[in-house]
Amino acid sequence: MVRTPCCKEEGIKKGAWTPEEDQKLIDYLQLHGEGGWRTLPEKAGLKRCGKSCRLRWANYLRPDIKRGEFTPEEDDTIIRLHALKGNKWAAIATSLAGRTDNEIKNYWNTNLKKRLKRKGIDPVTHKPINLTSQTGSEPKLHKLGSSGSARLLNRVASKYSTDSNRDLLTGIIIGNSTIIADESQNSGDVDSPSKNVTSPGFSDNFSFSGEFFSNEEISDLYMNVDNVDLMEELKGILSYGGADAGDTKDSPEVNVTYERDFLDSWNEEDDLDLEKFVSSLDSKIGVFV
DNA sequence: AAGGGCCTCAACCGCTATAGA
DNA sequence: CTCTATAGCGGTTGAGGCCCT
Repeated sequence: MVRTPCCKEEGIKKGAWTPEEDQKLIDYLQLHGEGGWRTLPEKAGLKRCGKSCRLRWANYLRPDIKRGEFTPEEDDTIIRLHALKGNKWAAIATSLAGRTDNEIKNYWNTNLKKRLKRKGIDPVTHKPINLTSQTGSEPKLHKLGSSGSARLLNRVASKYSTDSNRDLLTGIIIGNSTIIADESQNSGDVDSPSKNVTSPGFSDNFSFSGEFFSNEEISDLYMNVDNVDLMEELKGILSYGGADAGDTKDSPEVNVTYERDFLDSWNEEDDLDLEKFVSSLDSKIGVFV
């Protein structure tokens, strides 16, 4: 089946737009509004395909488009949303005012993807790379040694191993109550999102095996909520569903030693603030009570 | 200064979804 | 229900600029 071209091929200009063409398009759209893209080029005096006009407007000329460098906050949002939604650029763009899907896609491919790789995170799965390449081996998550980090994070993942808990923690990490709400609804959570966010008694709804740390112990071990690397590791752990079998078999005493050693050394070197992280989580949902 | 390789990003391509006749 | 036009999406391309040797 021959596909109907979106416009006649002959006489149609391709390639970079000139300032004159831009101005013609802007003038026309300011006068007549968006729509009617097929007939727009002729009416606007442009030798362009209607689709090309629409893209030029949507990705470059629209007055509400924000130009310039992405902020660290925008970077963070893109990474987090990509972990949740994948290459759904248009969906991601709805959370970044003034940014187009095309711009975000380009920025991801040229910057953020490489940045994650440098951090040892697979940009597709958002898991640590050595987790995706070496099944059954312990993750190498930090320069100070992996076992403490991996074990700690696996404990967190185990604590939140039900879908609803995992989604909730993802929302906490993202710091976006809308996403918490969406994910909770998608997973069929019976509690309302607002209740989840605000209720101090939320953790009572989910039993946590005494095999792992108590809530209080977890509180004592957590670190700075602003630490992006940690959040990425948490997301990586969460995204593959929790602890590996090996960790859960270890005795709690051994794990306490590993994790506390790891956190102590990390905290000293990187000047992380455990108290701040704990209080931040407590204030958001009251899980760690 | 030259030129080769790399990077960025605007633009294009091909496809699907949707609306309306 | 079918067909067509249009909008929208994600992947890919390539021109141009930058950097390194």
